Amino acid sequence: LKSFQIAWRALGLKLTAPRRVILEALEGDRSHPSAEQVLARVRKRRPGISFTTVYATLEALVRHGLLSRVTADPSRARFDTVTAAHDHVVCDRCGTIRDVAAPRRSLRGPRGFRVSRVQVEFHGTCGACDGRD
Amino acid sequence: LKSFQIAWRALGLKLTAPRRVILEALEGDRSHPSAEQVLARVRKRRPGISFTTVYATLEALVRHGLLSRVTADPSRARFDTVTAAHDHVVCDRCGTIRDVAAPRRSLRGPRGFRVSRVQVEFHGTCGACDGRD
DNA sequence: GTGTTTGCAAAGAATTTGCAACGAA
DNA sequence: TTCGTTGCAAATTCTTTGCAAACAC
Repeated sequence: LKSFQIAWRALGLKLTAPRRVILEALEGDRSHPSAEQVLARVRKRRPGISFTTVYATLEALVRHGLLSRVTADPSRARFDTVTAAHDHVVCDRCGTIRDVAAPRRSLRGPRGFRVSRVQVEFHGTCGACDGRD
Repeated sequence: LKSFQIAWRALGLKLTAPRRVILEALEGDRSHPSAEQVLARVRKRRPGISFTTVYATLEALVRHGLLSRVTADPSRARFDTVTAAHDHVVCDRCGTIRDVAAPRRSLRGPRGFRVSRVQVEFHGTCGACDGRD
C-alpha cells in the first residue's frame, strides 16, 4: 500500500480520499475482484463513492501498470493485484480465479510479433464445484 | 461443414435455413470473428437474419463444443472454429488474433482441479501495428 | 491557481429475454 | 403435431462520457 502510494505520486497522480480507500480495498487482495466487487467493498467504508470513480481509478491503475486486467471471465472485467508473471486457474462454474506460479517454461513467441506478456489459463472445474450437482 | 451438419443433427438440433447460412459463414474461418462480424457476413447472403438468431446459434454451437468462445478480447466475445488445442497470438492494438500450434509442453495442472482446457495467449503488438505510430 | 478528480445522470455497447409466429422433424 | 427456432422490441448488464463542482498539489 505504501509502495502503491509512492508509485502513485511518482506517476503524477493525485492521492485523493476515495483513491486511498480503493487502494486499501485492493491491498493484498487475491480474489481477482470485478469492478462491482471493489465498489461494494469500498462502500462499506465510505458509502458515498461512485461507480465512476472506481472505474476511473481501476483504469488509471491498469494504465500505469500497478494493476492488471484479467480477461478470463467472459462476462466482466476482473482485476489482479499481482502484476508479476503468473498463471491462472479458472473455474468456469463459479468464476473463481486462483493464481499459480508460472513455471519456468519455453513458450517460444511467434516471429514478427513483439510479445509483452504471456497469459496461461487453466480452465475447468474446481474441487468445490465438482462435488456439487 | 458437412461434418458440422451431421454433428448438428446428432445433437437433436434443427438445421434451419438461417443456421445453414451461419454455418457456411463460419466454415474455414480463421479470423476469430465477433458476433457482429458473423452477422454482417451472414447478412450479405440473407439480409433478413436477426441478431438474436446469430447469438442463439453461436451459443448453441459453443454449448455443444462445435465452436469455442475466445476471451482474449476484453470488449466482446470472439469465436474460434478451431476446437483442437492451440495457442493464440493477440495484438492488443488492432485486435487481431492469430492461431499458433500448441507446442508439446508440460504445464502441470493444479491438484484438486479438473482441467478441461489450457489456454495460452501471447499478448503484444503485431508487425503491422509495430510499424505505425 | 491549475489541472485532476469526483459524482451524477445519461449515453453507449454487447448481450439476453419475453413472446408470438413459424417451421423442421 | 410438437417442440425447437426465429425475429422483433425491450430489458439487462457492464462500461464510458459530458459536465459542473470540489480538491490535491
